[in-house]
Amino acid sequence: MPELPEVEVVRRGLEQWVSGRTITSVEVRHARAIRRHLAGPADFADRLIGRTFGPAHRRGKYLWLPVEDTGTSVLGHLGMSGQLLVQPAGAPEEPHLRIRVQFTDTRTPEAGGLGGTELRFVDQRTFGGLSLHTQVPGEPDGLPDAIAHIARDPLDPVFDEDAFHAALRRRRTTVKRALLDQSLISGVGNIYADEALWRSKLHYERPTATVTRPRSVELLGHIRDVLNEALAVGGTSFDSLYVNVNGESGYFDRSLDAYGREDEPCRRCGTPIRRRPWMNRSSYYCPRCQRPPVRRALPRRA
DNA sequence: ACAACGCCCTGAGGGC
DNA sequence: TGCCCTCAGGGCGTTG
Repeated sequence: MPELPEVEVVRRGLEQWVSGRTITSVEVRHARAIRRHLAGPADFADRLIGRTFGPAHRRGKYLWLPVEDTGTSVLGHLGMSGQLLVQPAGAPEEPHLRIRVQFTDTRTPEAGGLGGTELRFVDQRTFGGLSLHTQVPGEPDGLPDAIAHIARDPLDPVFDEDAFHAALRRRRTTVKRALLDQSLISGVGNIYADEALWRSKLHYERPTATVTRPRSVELLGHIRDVLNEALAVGGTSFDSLYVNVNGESGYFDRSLDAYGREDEPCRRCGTPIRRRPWMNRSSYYCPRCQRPPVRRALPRRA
């Protein structure tokens, strides 16, 4: 569920509440939560204790914190249901608490400090996790090598629009598959893909090879718009699973035009929105505004 | 090399 | 009431 806007909200929370703090203890409660850290839980903790977190960064749905003076970064992914929460150390444990990180600072929030709070990774479905990786040399932000293959996201100032269009045309696939391919464009998931396609009046099964340059420019514009609008209201929450570091939900679900609106009228033309099974999930679209691609007739055999 | 599929996982909700 | 089935779906390893 967390896509780029939701992850960015969490990144900002980490920047405010976790960056600059020095770690005293790391408790891994569920091994699956650090499965991408191949050296295991003890190694993960050993490498962090006594170290200090740098600024929080994000690419697509991944976020990371450089660990100062180590050439490594802690990488995080929320998966379907992951949460990074900053909680008072004495707060009751969440049912799906997976990792707990405590810090040295003792100055309380009332005294203008951050002391007395800890970082918790909570994850019901365990698709997410934390791990520690070597930084890619020459990358200024400490990009973890494990995500060097992840494309820049459309809100990144360095995102290459020309390269995106060229890659889209080169692919032999359909447009929604391409939007969800994080090596082509990152940060877009099922919700915002459906929203951007609805705004672009594009059917999810349109072959990428038929998307013209003006259409891909328009699509990219709608992707940026919908991501920015969601970010401005704190992201989308369908249930209580997605929250910021303070446990609060966003409000963008009230603004969705397609996703989750099966049988409700299209906000452009009134036609009931349809839901179709698609790659073990769902695609929501307006059957009138988003016409399916016309299949070219096969050449008639003699 | 590229495209597509299967699997990982748990809780909510529906049907009977 | 309780059980079983389906659904939610991001990313990666495997298969085609």
